[in-house]
Amino acid sequence: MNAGTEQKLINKNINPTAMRLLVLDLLLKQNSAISLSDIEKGLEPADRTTIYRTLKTFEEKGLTHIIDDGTGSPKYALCLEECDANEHHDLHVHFYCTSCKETFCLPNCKIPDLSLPNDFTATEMNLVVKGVCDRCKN
Amino acid sequence: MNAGTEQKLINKNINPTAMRLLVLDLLLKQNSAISLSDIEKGLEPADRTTIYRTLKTFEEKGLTHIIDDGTGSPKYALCLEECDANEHHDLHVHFYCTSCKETFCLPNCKIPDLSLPNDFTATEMNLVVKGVCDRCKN
DNA sequence: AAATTAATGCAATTCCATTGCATTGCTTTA
DNA sequence: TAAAGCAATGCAATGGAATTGCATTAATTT
Ligand SMILES: [Mn+2]
Ligand SMILES: [Mn+2]
Ligand SMILES: [Zn+2]
Ligand SMILES: [Zn+2]
Repeated sequence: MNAGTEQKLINKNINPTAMRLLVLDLLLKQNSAISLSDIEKGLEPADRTTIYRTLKTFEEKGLTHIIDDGTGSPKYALCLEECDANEHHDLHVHFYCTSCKETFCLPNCKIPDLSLPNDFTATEMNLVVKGVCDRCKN
Repeated sequence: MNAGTEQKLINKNINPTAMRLLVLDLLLKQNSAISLSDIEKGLEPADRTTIYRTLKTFEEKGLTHIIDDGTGSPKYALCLEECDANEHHDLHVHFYCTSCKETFCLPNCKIPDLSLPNDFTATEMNLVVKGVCDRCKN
């Protein structure tokens, strides 16, 4: 476990408990977004509820974001942009691979501007693309 | 109940049973997408499972589309474009109003083209915008 | 050391989609 | 027309996962 992990929590005003360090450490190792169940399996025998609340705290403090990829089980990933407790800034596209069932953040693929109908005001957007990822191609 | 309702089912190769006519009729009256529970309430004492399967049939035949607006309860709306059993063509944006909790199809607001990373292939997209709708504005 | 607050663990709740199966209604065919 | 076969329906059971309540334990503060 890297010492920098603890600092990452402190930077976001999150009390670095053992469980929180374990969860963050696991998230740092991923190259795709993972579910609560994934984390539960990866940290056995950690309690599911505690992980759930840990992720909630992370999200509130701007350390991770929650991805609704349409599968019904939310995915979690570290924020890449400079998010904080007040606001998330990671308005990027998410990609769900129907072959490997993994969900990827595409931080370089921003959600394009839209012209909504008159008097509709947007505060949040979620764009999920489904298809086949590079590793599963052919 | 309009007689044209029955023809709409026949046009999509859906056997026009009493329950299916009721569900379609209710959908035709809406100006926003509605949930299974909404339909259940609107058609009491109709059975929830039957409505569920009716909606599944409608979707498969290209009569309605299912909207995942991120609330956890799928919404249903009539297809506006020419969809059929083989393919849905309604790739428009959906809007969820956080004030009135209604979900709107924005058929004039298409999902913009994206340039995905190399070797990522898209087959489906879902773009949900959250905010305040025109009727709830100020 | 006592009191207060923060985290954790376990069990219970809640909410829905989904499925299995028996029943009913309709259609085809001998 | 009667039997058989298929389609649609209704009810009950199942399953999965988020969410919550509450008691316990750990860390901080006074
Ligand atoms: Mn992301
Ligand atoms: Mn729509
Ligand atoms: Zn893949
Ligand atoms: Zn509204």
